[in-house]
Amino acid sequence: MANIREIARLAGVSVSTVSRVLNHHPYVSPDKREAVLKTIRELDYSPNINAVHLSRGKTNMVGIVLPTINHPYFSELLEGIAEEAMKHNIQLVLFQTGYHQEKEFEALEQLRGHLIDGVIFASRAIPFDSLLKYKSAGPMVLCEDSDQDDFPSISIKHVAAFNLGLEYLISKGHKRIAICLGRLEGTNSQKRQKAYEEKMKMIGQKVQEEWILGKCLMIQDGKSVVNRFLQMKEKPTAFLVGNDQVAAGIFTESVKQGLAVPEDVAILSFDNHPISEIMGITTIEIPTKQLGSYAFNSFIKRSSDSTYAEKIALPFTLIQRQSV
Amino acid sequence: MANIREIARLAGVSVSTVSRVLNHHPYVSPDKREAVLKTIRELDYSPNINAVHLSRGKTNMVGIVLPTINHPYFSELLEGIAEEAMKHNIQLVLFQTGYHQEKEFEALEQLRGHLIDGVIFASRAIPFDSLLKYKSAGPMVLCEDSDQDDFPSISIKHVAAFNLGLEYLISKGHKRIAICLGRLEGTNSQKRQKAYEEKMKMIGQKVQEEWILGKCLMIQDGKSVVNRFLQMKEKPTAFLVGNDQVAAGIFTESVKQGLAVPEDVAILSFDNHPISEIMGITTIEIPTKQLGSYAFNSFIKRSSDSTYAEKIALPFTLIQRQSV
DNA sequence: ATAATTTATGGAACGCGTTTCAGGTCAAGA
DNA sequence: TCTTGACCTGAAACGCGTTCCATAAATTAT
Repeated sequence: MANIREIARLAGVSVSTVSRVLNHHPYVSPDKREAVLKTIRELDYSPNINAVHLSRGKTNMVGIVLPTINHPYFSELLEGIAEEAMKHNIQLVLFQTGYHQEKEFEALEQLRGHLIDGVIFASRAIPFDSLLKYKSAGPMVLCEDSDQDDFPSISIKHVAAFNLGLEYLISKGHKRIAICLGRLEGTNSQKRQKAYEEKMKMIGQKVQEEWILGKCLMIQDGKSVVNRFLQMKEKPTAFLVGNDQVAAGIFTESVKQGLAVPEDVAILSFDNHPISEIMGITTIEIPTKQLGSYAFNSFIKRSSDSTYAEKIALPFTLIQRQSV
Repeated sequence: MANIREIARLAGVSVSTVSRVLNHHPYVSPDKREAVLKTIRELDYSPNINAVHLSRGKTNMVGIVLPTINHPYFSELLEGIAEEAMKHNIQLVLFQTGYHQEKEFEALEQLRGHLIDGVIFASRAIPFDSLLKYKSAGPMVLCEDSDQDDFPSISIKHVAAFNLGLEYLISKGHKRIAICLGRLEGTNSQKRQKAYEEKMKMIGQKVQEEWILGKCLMIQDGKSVVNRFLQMKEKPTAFLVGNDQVAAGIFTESVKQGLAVPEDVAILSFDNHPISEIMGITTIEIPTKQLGSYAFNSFIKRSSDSTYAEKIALPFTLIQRQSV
């Protein structure tokens, strides 16, 4: 295919002039501009973007690191990012990690290699130290409730939100509370678990080990939660659930098993995704999509100011419905 | 940052040799290889990927065109693509279009500009003719039930699946059937609508205009469907619903409004996503994720054989549950 | 022992657009 | 009239890795 030199030759101008036309520089006389455009049209030319990227030293692409796309939380977050990216004319390159560290490192290597201008971590599995090593490679933004001053981060205060949930359940007379978390080994889950144990101690409630349920990520997982519930000797009266999907699963399966919600078992979850509204599940709203747009905007700020490292905590709200 | 020439200089070899080391070519003596690797380590060098892309003339990236990420159908499809892409070490660049044609053209322009090696259309809004113009720009795959021989395409036979749904409802004694579709103007919806009208005519059932409901995309839309249902003078006895999300919304809202499913209103939908299983909704399974992996594999085939244009139709299966 | 390979290595061209610099023209201000 | 600055244009260098070609040494085959 044609290149800029050929266009220049055929249009009878220099490559610089062609480049100027391509980039809408002023300082090109109308007749030369027209000649160039005509030649471009005739040859059906379009610039090689890799060459552009190489010489400009940037690509207007940013990498998005997330464990899985196929989960409402992440796809909503991603949508928030994508909408904002579109406004800035920036392309997204996906790094679906499945929580594997190598995949995250891959994204960082691509950053070092200038394939992407920066990285947004929708979730992170690699240690923070590793991140620091790439600090100079380009702007990075974290979507986590972290206590560091090296990178901008966006999140909600998970522990506070979790406590709000616990307190609300307690205020409704529940003491025997079980919790459903995602990956128990995750930092967030650890923090939540700790908050839970403290709160339970505070109200003088002994915690049963079987009340802490892990691997609750998707709607299907709600089913096994109910099954486990039915087997428990000491039954909790309420579930605090990490996300709406699982809560919806628990809700539906409970009803199917003849349990009344909230009478036999109360359910309180997080996110306020559409499913919770339609099912009338009491939930703590997390502005997931906003999280995404804020993350992207932080990325933009960080791009032009490499010392920008604001930590933004978005608000969460309890939404009372009928499941508690 | 350092480049390959500097590495060469410091390691006392030529750039070709450095390049060979980088690309694991044989024909490099162990001592030179070691010298190069040492220098690379010392300078913390990593190759500029844009330069690699430019000189190789390919990028190992493919563009994915989809209207929205935040919908189970598309995020599952995307996951199928992403998993397969990972195996082939290919990066995905997202083009979220919101059904806007310009965005699709943007993807095609990036293809022409060699930013991506190809494009997978998870959905398409631009006319087919436009697509043809880019045929030579690189491999493209369509996820649609189309009757063309220019590109590989993956889909299920939507009309047949729709007919299966209608026939099943009829076999269960329903004649007064309403349908819920997505964007009525879409090709798929048009085809389904036609199939519906024919089938109704065949069983001698007059079609009420208000039985054809559009804009049914997400779970929330189920609510308005029920509201509209309640207002209808001529009430249908069954709904054939374009996707599980909407069906779940209809189901839940119906129950909330005191309607019995399937006694007062039967529900049959498409997809067999987890939500339908947990809620016991009868559905026609669409192997969404497989659709994605097949699409990617077709892309790979098309990449090495530009005449490959197989049309693959994946099977669909009726899954009987309790909503009909 | 001689011809034919295989193995090693470097030089230079290539892919292609951007940008800097230098040189020139022309009109407005002093 | 002279200066200054805006406007226009092209040559050449730059960003950087890949790859083809040529050369030479070391093996292997005959």
